[in-house]
Amino acid sequence: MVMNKESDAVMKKKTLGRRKIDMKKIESLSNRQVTFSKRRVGLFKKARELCVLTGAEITIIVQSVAGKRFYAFGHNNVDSVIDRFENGSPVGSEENSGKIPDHGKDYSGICKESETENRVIDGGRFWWAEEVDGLELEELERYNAALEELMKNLNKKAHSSFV
Amino acid sequence: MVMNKESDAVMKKKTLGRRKIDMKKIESLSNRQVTFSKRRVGLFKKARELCVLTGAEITIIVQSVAGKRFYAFGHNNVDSVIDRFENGSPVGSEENSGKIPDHGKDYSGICKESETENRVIDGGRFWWAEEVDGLELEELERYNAALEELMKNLNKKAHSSFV
DNA sequence: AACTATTTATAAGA
DNA sequence: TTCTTATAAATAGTT
Repeated sequence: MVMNKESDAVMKKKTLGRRKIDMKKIESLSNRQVTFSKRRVGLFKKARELCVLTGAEITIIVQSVAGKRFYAFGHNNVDSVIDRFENGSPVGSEENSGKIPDHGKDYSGICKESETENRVIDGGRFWWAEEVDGLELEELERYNAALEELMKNLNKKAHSSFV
Repeated sequence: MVMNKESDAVMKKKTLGRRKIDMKKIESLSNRQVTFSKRRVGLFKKARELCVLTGAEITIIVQSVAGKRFYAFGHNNVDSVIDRFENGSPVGSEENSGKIPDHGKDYSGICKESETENRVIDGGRFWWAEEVDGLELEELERYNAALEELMKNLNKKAHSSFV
């Protein structure tokens, strides 16, 4: 009797394929790291697609599992909002035109990915060490203060809901 | 001859199903808006899953298609990094333990979603108007300045690559 | 807002 | 880490 792969009812599958997982913290450190790597890339890809497809502007900051790495996704010109407001250059009507507006700078949805190796203190207790490659605590503090204030105000009048 | 749905070779499908699309700005405004809505929700869901599964900390700021809305994803306590650095409370070893570390504050990966209706000036030319519900231009400027500085420094020593 | 066929993401395993 | 494969999940077009 001839049996090929297709006809063999008891053929062993090469892999079990993707399986559903519980939506809770992954116990194994190595699995957690692998999942972080894969899903972080997936998240940035989704963000890039949303930028390109709709012209939305997106900024993402991700601090990794053990705080070893810091990933950022965004535009080259973070000042674009203010710049547009204060010095908005002429732009033709683009409603329904399908054209990406040109404000005289590079807002073409360029999405960079950056990584820095950090020094980690006290077994992963801190996300960042005193000084991270090119990143001073002082400016990190400034960033966090500004972001906190922004989000506080965003939440003030907005209706909130869990995703 | 009896024919049911399953055996009918010429059965009309209910829909064509999902179809592949070009990765470029969607021409139709309405389609663009629908895609933005769907994918923005999808992006935040992915972010939430990454938070929960790996313990990563994530901040996302999305400015919508026409700049009408502003969406934020993040933790309740944006100052956590600094707070941990300066006042890090004791925490037991959690390597491989599968437990989420407790630093004395609520860092449990809570992910809020916020929206504000804005006034839009000049046919979508500006992402925000002079004053957005509860959101002042001044603080937006502060946020952008801080973020720009942060990203500039992140990119300084880091190797960059397109996603 | 719902539906469904299809595309895309990804959990395990190698 | 990178590749494969089968399955889970997201979503484009339609209603």
